[in-house]
Amino acid sequence: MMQRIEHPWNLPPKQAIDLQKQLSRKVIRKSTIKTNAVRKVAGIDTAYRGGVACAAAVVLQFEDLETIEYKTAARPVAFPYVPGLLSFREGPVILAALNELKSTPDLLIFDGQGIAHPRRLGIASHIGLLVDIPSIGCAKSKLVGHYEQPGEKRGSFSYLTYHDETIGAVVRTRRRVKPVYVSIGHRVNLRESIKFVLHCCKGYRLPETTRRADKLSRKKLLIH
DNA sequence: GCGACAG
DNA sequence: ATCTTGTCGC
Repeated sequence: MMQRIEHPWNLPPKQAIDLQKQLSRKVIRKSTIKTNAVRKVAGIDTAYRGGVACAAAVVLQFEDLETIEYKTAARPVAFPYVPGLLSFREGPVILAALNELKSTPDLLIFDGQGIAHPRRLGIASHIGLLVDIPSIGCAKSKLVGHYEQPGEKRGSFSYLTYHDETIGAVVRTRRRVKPVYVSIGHRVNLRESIKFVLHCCKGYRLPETTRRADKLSRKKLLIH
């Protein structure tokens, strides 16, 4: 997949912020796709360990969420975690992983914010803009904004507001489960973003035990 | 000055 | 995000 826009990454915070302000003006908040036209959706996330960042990009068939392919990439960590500048930390390694993909996704879903960001350029908007592919931000926690707790039923949601503007939605993907923070990334409106996220969470189940709990229970079995 | 603060 | 002990809930 080819990048439409390129720019330096290892910038001082002040310059990174200026760049975000410039790039955010190019983000398209309207939907340029038809739900029926989305055949391949990619999920992107990054992990860290010992000074190395590892990004994974998994392409799924939108219809049944069957895996088509996945690629990973690793890079030395070259930027600290600074709230609001996450894309400068994960951008390079994520782009490396995306470049390894043989297929081109119709939609990208990121673990982070889209325009629900101080300068309206969260990681989903930033990367979506650079590769010019419709993208959605789907975060586990809030960066900015205010909201009312959404209903408990799956699919219920409330709007995330910031400076008298709707910047995203707090969506219940499943009962009894913490809601996710959905926001426009690039070339997709909020309405569609919520629909896509709910579709992709269909049938999802939290692991019965976390790895930690699993280890503990195993240890107890050995003791007993 | 104080609180908030994606991953 | 990662590390990591104990604790609460189903």
